[in-house]
Amino acid sequence: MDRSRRSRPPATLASLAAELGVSRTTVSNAYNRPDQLSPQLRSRVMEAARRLGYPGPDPVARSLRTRKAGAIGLLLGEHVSYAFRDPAAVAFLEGLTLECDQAKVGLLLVPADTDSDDATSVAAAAVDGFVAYSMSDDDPYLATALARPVPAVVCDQPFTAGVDVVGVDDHAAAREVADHLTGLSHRRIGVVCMRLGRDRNDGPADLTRQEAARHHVQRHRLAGIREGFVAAGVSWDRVPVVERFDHTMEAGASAAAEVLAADPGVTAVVATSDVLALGVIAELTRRRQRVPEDVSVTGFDGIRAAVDAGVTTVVQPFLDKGRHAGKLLLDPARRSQGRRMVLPTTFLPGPTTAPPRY
Amino acid sequence: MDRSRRSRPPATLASLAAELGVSRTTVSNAYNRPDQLSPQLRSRVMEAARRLGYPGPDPVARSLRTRKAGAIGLLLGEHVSYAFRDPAAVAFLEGLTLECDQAKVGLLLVPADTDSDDATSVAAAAVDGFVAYSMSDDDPYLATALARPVPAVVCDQPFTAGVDVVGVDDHAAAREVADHLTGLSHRRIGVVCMRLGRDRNDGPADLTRQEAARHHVQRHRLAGIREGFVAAGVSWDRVPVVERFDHTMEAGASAAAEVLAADPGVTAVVATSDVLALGVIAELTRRRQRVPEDVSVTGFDGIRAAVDAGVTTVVQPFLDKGRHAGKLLLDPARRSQGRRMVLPTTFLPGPTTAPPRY
DNA sequence: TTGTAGGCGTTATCAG
DNA sequence: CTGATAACGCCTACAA
Repeated sequence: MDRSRRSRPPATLASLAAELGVSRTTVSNAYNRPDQLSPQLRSRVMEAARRLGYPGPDPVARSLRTRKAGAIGLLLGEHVSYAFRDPAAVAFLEGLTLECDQAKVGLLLVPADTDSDDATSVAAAAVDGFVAYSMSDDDPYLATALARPVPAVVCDQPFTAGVDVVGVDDHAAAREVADHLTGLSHRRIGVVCMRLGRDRNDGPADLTRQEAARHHVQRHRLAGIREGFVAAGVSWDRVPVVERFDHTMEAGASAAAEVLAADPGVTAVVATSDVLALGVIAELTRRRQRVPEDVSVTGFDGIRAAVDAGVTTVVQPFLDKGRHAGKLLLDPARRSQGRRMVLPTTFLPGPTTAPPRY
Repeated sequence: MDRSRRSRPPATLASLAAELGVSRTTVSNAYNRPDQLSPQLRSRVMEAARRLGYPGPDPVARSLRTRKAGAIGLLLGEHVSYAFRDPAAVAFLEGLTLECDQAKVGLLLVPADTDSDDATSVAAAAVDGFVAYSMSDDDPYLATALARPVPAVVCDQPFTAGVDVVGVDDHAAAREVADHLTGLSHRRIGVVCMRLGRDRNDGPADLTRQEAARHHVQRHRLAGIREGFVAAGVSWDRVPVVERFDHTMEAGASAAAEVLAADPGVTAVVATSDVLALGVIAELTRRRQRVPEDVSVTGFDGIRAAVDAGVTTVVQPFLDKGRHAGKLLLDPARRSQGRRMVLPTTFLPGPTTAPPRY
């Protein structure tokens, strides 16, 4: 059985109809409305289809006609492959695909290029809607998606008119982390955070940059942390805040080194994600600094590896985020766009935090 | 900025052209071949587009015309969400998307339903090719995909004419595991395997079923294990082989219980996957049986959790599988279909295997 | 139960 | 540099 690479032009609905001496409607019905024609005629059609190697109605042409793609698109502020390296994204995807499966809708992972603003892949995506996951406010891919005449729901993003939003209260959750630390009497800390904008800035982030961060989530987490420490009398401009573009343990480790260089006397390092926190701990361990005896460390997200490692963190319901995003987008009664859904988080203290030594 | 929900029919290339008093070609060129028209005319077009809320060329219509979808489809023999629960699949996906990103091609996760043969979602997928990952030989989704006039590459699947294949030598690798165990003097064993067909059969799998397994990978692993033990003089029909439809640790645990019930004297349990092996170990531990002192356990795949737990296993290059699948499918010079690519595996002995006690 | 015919929105081709 | 024309393959009132 060779993949019917005949020289003859590929069969179409029309050619099949011609061959059989029936109308296109009949052939179309044979596929889409089997009950609209006699079983015998139908099987004659199907038989001829097999004989001519007609693979059934062209999905694209059908899509053009019906105005439905049968798929939704997912936008990540990153290369798609990154999503499979990040436990949080994987959990989100699981939740989202749970809904897609149920609705029998495909999920298109839209290719992206971190250092290009060419969003043609978004404009070219044949989808009935978009889910944007954790993107920068000013991401051109996001803008392109929102400009398309299809519904969208964004996660971990600020409110945008006419778009559904799902997220958590990052500010409040981060504040809890800060309060936990100040309650433990920490007053001299360092912060390690994820990228604050689309530009690569591996190094210190001053207050201006912190507040102008285009990454909604990071901005709020930083604000929550600051609020907590300032409330405890800490002067924020003496707190080293180190930013990393890549979200990896290695990045967390090198950022920790940078924090320590800026202030060797910190008693705690606050990381705005678990992955970074794990890197911080690795670096501390490498330097023979004990956690939490010498330095306390906190994370954020509640990914499996961090929880297993006992990191003090904030647990986020990633899977539910995905599910809700899917539900909102796939909801057949899609009126009332602009819905806002804030999911609960859980502060989870662990053995990586303790009172400072002195 | 409300999402331009004007009552007026949505703008199209044609309406825009009419509005401007130019031809459709010109508008089309403004988007696709900016160099083909004067900068001023182009900006006039773009300005009018913005004014009328024209979102740019419709991707579906463009696709119909150009005969390119800009995406490839991924078929899993499972609900899509399952892929995000299985570390092996996640790694495969990372590899595949690495290639997709590079080629700027989207990846469509085609929805599937384990207990329905309705493959319309495959027929309806607007893609330029398919990757089938670890499916049953007789999966209707696979058949439907292969019937479509687009290239395909299958992973962990037997040869099919005209289709590229990437996989590993499951038989040889499994034989290595068996030889390791027989070398340790194990002669009384039990086997826990994944689903052998699309029908749910949670229970013993006799030789007929083992050999008729429609899941290529499982069939070969079982054959390799059998070959090794038979070569050591073990009579295979006395070896309990327990099958599980779900691929979870819980399934592995319950299968272990079933193996133990069938033959309480086994000195080793061979699992055809790490996930199952981890479940086996959990069950053994629950029963206060020590691994490997009382019972040895082996897995297959080399997923992170198993390697960390010291499971004796076979490490497969999942990420590379994905990459190669992507490369083969996306290869611009797509001649010579029917390529076969066998990736290397590494046998990794760990502390879950030791000689039997007596 | 079957057929007719218009149009979905775009791009390739070729002429001016 | 711009425009007219002809598909691309299909769906779906509507008519018979």
